[in-house]
Amino acid sequence: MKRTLHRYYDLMVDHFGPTNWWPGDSDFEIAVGAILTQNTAWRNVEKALANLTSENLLSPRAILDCGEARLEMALKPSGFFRVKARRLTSFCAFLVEGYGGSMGRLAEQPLDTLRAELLGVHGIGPETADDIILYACEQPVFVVDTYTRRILSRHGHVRPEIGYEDLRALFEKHLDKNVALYKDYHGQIVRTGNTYCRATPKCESCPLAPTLRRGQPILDDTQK
DNA sequence: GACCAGGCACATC
DNA sequence: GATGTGCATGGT
Repeated sequence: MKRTLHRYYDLMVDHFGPTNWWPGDSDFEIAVGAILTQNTAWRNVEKALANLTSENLLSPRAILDCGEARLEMALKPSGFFRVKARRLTSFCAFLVEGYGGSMGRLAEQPLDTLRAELLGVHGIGPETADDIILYACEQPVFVVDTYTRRILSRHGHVRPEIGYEDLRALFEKHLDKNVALYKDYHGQIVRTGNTYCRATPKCESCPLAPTLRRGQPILDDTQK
């Protein structure tokens, strides 16, 4: 498995080059994006982030002060805007109350504390927490998402129902505990997923196709 | 017009 | 503990 995970990474890097993932002008913006992208295409998140920027709402205090209706309007293009307004507000309240609104102070927490604290915030589950920890706080957790599970299960390495923590443990067991590597590996998976491994796969030109055994079936998501 | 997108909380069994 | 459902916009 260790060899497999390294091979996958090399193939993706050869194909895409370095990803410089995650986009965002500040750690706070990264955290906001992590919440907004829940089950949502990134291009829709970008519209909502642009609204927040133009309305001067990219700070925890501004979000807490702006009023529910105005926040919901700004988030509208990213979908689930009522839920996301609540979740974003919860995160901002947590940040202001616990850390004076400072992402830098949040990032100073030891990894285990940081993760437990984030998971205690309404609307922050394991993937969102790990996005924030890795990309905004720069601490080493491997981020698992739909594409991670889909790629490994389609290639026959894990069952499609494998749990989040089991999949995270698998990567963390076999890769060096390195923030830059974790960041780029997840970025490569997102690129690969977005381009080739969506609900209906496009394996012909996928950089990971060479790892498939000849004749190995790739199931689409309706055939589990 | 159906299907899909980088989840999560909550209800129910 | 496992499984099902609501949340909503915008692109293909």
